[in-house]
Amino acid sequence: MDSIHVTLPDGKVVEVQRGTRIDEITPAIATNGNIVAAKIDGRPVDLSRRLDSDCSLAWVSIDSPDGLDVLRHSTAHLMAQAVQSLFPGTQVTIGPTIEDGFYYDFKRDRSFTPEEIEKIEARMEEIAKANLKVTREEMLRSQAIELFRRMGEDYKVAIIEDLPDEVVSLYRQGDWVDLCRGPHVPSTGAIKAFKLTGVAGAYWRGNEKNEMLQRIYGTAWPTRQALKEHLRLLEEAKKRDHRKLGQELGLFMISDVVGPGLPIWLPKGAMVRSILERYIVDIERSMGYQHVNTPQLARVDLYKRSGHWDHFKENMYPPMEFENKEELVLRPMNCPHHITIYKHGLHSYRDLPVRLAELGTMYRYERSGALSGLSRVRAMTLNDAHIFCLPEQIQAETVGVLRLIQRVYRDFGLKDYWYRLSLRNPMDKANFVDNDAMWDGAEGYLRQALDEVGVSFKEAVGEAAYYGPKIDVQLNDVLGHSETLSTVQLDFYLPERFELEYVDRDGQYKRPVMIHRGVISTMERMMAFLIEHYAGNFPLWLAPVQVKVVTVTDQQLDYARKVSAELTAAGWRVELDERNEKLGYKIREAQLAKIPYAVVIGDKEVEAQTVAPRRRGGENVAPLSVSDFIQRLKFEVAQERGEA
RNA sequence: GCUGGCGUAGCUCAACGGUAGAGCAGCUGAUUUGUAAUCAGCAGGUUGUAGGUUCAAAUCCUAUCGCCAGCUCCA
Repeated sequence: MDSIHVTLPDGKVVEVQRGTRIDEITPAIATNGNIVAAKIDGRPVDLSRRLDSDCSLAWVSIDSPDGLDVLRHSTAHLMAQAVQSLFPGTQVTIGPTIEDGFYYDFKRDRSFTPEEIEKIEARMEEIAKANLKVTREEMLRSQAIELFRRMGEDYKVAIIEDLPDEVVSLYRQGDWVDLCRGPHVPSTGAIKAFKLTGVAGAYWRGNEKNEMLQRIYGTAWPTRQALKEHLRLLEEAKKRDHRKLGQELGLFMISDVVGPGLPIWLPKGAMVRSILERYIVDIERSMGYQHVNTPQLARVDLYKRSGHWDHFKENMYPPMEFENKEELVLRPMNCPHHITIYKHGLHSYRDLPVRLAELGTMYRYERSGALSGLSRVRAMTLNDAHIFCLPEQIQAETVGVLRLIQRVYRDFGLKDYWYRLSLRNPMDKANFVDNDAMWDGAEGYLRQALDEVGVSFKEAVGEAAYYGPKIDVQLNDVLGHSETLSTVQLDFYLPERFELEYVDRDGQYKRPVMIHRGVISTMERMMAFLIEHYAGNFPLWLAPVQVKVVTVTDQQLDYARKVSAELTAAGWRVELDERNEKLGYKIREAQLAKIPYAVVIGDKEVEAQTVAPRRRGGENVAPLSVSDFIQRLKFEVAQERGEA
């Protein structure tokens, strides 16, 4: 009589007694190592969960996203158990899963040494092998607090005290227990392939004012092969690291004599950069932007008026003071300068939109620990523009920017990106301008623009700039992490602060709206991204050296010089290898330098007045005349740029 | 900024208390070579910097600068 109906994953409905455990209904799955958890009406639970009402069940297999999450969470527990058994007195705090893995934060006086990490790994293997049952129990909040207090787990106590629930769940494996929502694998034996990947300090609750905890990162996979494959991918990604390739290919350097975070562009890197600059400036001009140039210093009052001094001061270099008390700062942003240009003259509504663009160099103070290669620097040149427009032009202008972004991404072959609509956090009045009507309106315009372009987007609360909402275009990097490349920000605030005006059709002075936008980010970050995106193999149109001319012996040097001069005169970036080395050696160097074409010249080519191109990678092209080769190069560039 | 790891020749690395070494790159010479490394010789260093311990320091200790992985922050 006290029975319930359970719909099984295969659609069958069974009638079982209330309180039956999931793994009792279909004993087969209990022994199937591939199933690590179940879902009751879509909610993940342990396989040992008792069913108390009609429901439908689904299995969570270890290689599904949910299953991996369970596995990694359980591995975090496994690690915490190992740590506490090896190092008594260490307190546990939190141990969530993250992309591809997990971490657990511990409170311990000293940090973990590499040797200790090895010991922890070994102990984890032992516990996994012992195949301890993982059991769940529920407990009143107050009891749990009492329990963890007795255990000396102050952080767990603090966590439970913040939980709203009256009943909390605990998980036990062997003599070890942790507060956790679950679900977990049925027993530690389900954990078969893991590796601890790093130690780091981390602040309790992510706040740098709190004490520092010791974090251990790890990764876990259903099989050893999957783990191996993951570690191999990490190695692959390392080879594409722009810092490594930048050094190998002679693109840029950072000198601790000049200063950290202040990149120095070497000739080859500067070549790529200037191609990028020319490319983006040309496109912007064709789309109605006017390029300007403004100085990198300004009176501090300019930034006081803009509000940056209040909101951005910790990222600004302190003012330089002179005898006459004039204070100058290195600019951290270009907008006030562009605003100044706008204010230089009267604007009719007929003039709008005014689109001012600049490759503006600016300086931001970054904490030393934040610096990283070209992607996080202290001096950077932004592909910046400010659109001053009528309120009714916002949507069209935003759409225009989005289309520009799409066009540029196509040219770089970027496909793996997504849009993020970054909104204010209405609760956070301190970090966002306090004007709900302004925000609501602005957020609406951006949504409409995204809809008009017809792209899907994710909303992110609290990610807006302090003066307005924005659309960020997020790219996935080599490791799958997303980073902002392009951004479109709506701003009603600076026009107000600077009392920007235009004369409307009715003769009244009115406020324009500002759109801040960046398409290819900063030259530094774009370069970092492209190096990794192409793994250093720049397409022909971007390659710092496009053609390397190599001869079989030095007998062909005269002709090779002529070929090289002809290509150079036609505008191609060419290097001639005049060294007395064997052909294979010179080919090898051209390949390692990732030059798109090596052009081979031997007696046959001199005789026939041709060149024998070899593409980067090894593909040989049948010998052809220099002018035919140039046609081929032109065609290839046109293809890359979507013009052929 | 914080936690941990690491700084040796231009590059990649060895030496881990007892006279700093290799490969590649560079230079010189020989070789005249057909699609990813021809051979030989030469040269190259106050071991990031500054102190300290020691008969003796690249090696141990302290400070400092920088790099790396995270935390925090972000274009």
